[in-house]
Amino acid sequence: MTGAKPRGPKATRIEPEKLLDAAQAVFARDGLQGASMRAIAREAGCDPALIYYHFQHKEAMFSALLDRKFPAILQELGRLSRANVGKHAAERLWETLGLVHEHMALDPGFRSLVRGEFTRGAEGIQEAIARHIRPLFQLLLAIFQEGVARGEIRESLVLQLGGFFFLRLYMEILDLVPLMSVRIAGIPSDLILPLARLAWFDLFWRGITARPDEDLSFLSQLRASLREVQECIQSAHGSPLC
Amino acid sequence: MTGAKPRGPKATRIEPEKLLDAAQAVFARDGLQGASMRAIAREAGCDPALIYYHFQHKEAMFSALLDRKFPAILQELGRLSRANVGKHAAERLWETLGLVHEHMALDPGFRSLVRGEFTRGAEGIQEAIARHIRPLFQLLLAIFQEGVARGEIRESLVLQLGGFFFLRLYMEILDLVPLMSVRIAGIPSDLILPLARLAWFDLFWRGITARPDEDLSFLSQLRASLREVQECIQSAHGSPLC
DNA sequence: TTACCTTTTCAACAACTGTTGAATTATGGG
DNA sequence: CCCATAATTCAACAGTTGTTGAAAAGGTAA
Repeated sequence: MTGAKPRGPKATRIEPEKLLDAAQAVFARDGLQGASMRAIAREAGCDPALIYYHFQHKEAMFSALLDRKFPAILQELGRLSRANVGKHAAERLWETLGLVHEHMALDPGFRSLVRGEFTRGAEGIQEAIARHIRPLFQLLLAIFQEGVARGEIRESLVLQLGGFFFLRLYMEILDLVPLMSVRIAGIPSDLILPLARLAWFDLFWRGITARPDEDLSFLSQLRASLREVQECIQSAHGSPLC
Repeated sequence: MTGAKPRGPKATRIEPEKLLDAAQAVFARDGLQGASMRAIAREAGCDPALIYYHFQHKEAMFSALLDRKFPAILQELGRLSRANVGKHAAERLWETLGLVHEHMALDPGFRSLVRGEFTRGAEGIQEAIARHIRPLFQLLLAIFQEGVARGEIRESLVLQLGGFFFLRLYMEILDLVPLMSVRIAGIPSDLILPLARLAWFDLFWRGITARPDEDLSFLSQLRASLREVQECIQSAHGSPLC
């Protein structure tokens, strides 16, 4: 018996940004395929037709989401990269990881969305994603190259793969470690994630360094603070996380 | 004008296995969500209703797919693991990677299906997947533990994460490296995959070994055969793969 | 033949999908 | 006050979805 809503402008206008927020939330839950315009509209508190007033179609919303997120990351990454020229490659990589972590860690929906559409999506969408990622990896390549030139990174590393191994595989860790932690090992996920991050960096850096015995002093404090977490997990649960 | 097909049993019965093949093919293309029962039926050459004669619903088909694939992998992995007790951990891991590669490399649909449902799927489905994966990682854990005991693997490795880092991240490489190779670097994907496999193992092993300077002679032949591929790629394309 | 069991298809259900054209209201400018 | 424009909703289109109950055809046994 609620009757029809009044048409025309609302008291507070529904900004396109708000529609994007809603879209991201729903995409996150259901994927680009599974998300329905009606669900997005419900999330945003408006009629589905309003979405078409601001966006051409569903795919256009997805593109808009990319355009909103990537430039910010890229800009900060570029600034960081320029500021750190000359520093030890390990430290540059660690800081890069931290920055990407900040942008992506709390955004599982965005991560799974991008990954899903890159692997399964239509030609045009894959290309759109690639366009956004490319400059990001170019920055990483520069770090690797400088590291090799300074003798900090082993020459036999396949440089074309380094960036992918480092960042995309870290995204995979963010996506799956918490899930696996709960489902497979029964460990609460918030304990494991900081540990996983350090473990990943350790593994990766040991994997690419030219001087395996050199220890990274800038990590020693973090390492100490995580040691007891690690022992706690190791002692309390026998089963492998995955 | 073809008219209705005759009802009743066909000349050659449609086995449930054939329905599963069809389901896997369609799931691979469209995901569990996107795949329609009608599409699966079309692929199998029968009516959608026939599927419901053999399976309860769509999810049941998915479960049946898991039950068909995982036990085979696990069995071979167990045999391999028992046969190799006492060998160097690096060699054991390399062979494990090879075995999993054999089962999974040519099955992108299955990989993406399992990963997708594990991250996005319903509670029950996640649990079903976890049940299949758990023993697999238990085998890996044993290898790591033996490696640590023999002083081949560094003690500071977080054992709970080792198996996940090793295998799941390799799956991620199988999924994304070919795509990235084409889309981002413009390199033909069939060149890059064997190289990526060796590079990943190199990185991982260097990341976990306790003796970084020890070189792995069992890989030297493969390494030599890939060197020229690598140089070809490195010289022809400046851009990072990703 | 008759009866039964197994396999297969048909036809329909209700729900949901992306999208659009028209209708409606509020706001601000002249 | 009138009018144009911006913002919002309604109602519908044509299509697809997972699923089901009933009907039909073949084989087999009595």
